Amino acid sequence: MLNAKQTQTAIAIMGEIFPNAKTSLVADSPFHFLLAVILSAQTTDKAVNRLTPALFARYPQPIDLAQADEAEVRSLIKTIGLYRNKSKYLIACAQGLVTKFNGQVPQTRSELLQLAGVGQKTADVVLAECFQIPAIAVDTHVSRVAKRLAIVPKNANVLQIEHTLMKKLPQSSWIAAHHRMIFWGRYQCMARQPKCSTCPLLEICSAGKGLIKKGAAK
DNA sequence: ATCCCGAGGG
DNA sequence: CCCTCTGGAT
Repeated sequence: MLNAKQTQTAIAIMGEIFPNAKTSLVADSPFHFLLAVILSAQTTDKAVNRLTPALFARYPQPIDLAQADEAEVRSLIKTIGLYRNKSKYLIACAQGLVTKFNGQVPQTRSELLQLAGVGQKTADVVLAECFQIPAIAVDTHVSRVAKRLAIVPKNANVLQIEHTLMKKLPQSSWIAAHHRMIFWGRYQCMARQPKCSTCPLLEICSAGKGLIKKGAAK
């Protein structure tokens, strides 16, 4: 496993390659950003950004979405995966905002987790992006990158990954590290055919050489 | 552990 | 064709 210092070095190198890593989801308010993050589950941010302008215009505030017709919401998000579940989550989430939080997006993890469709990853992303509260959201990219680099064991679950990263990285770097690992996973260390042969982390990576040998990497 | 699920890339 | 995408609920 990489120790804390090695982990910080790896994150720093990611930052050299992707100095402008940040969220790609587009939203004009915490409420709308929360909706975008819920929609982004198992879906590319590009696909989410394509439909959110119409969705946000139709439902400007939580109260509007809380009273929405589910079929109409579904038709607005039908171009992304899991749209039936997500349309229910969006409405129930907005209802939760209205009834529990006076229509405001809460700023603590425990409160965010009370909302429909909001799990640990979504809560962490909202805390970090909307309120600058240090968090490390663990998604498919963070999970894959952390495992390949052996920052965490291969069998680690999401909670273990988050805690290990928080332990190995200074709190002041959590939010940036999250974005760097996302970009790393998206553009360098992709799930399929990662760019191992030209990767600046190849020497310290547990997975890279094996992936090249198997022909699974470029 | 299983289900949900369209669109884009290889 | 197959795999993957900033997961969450049951």
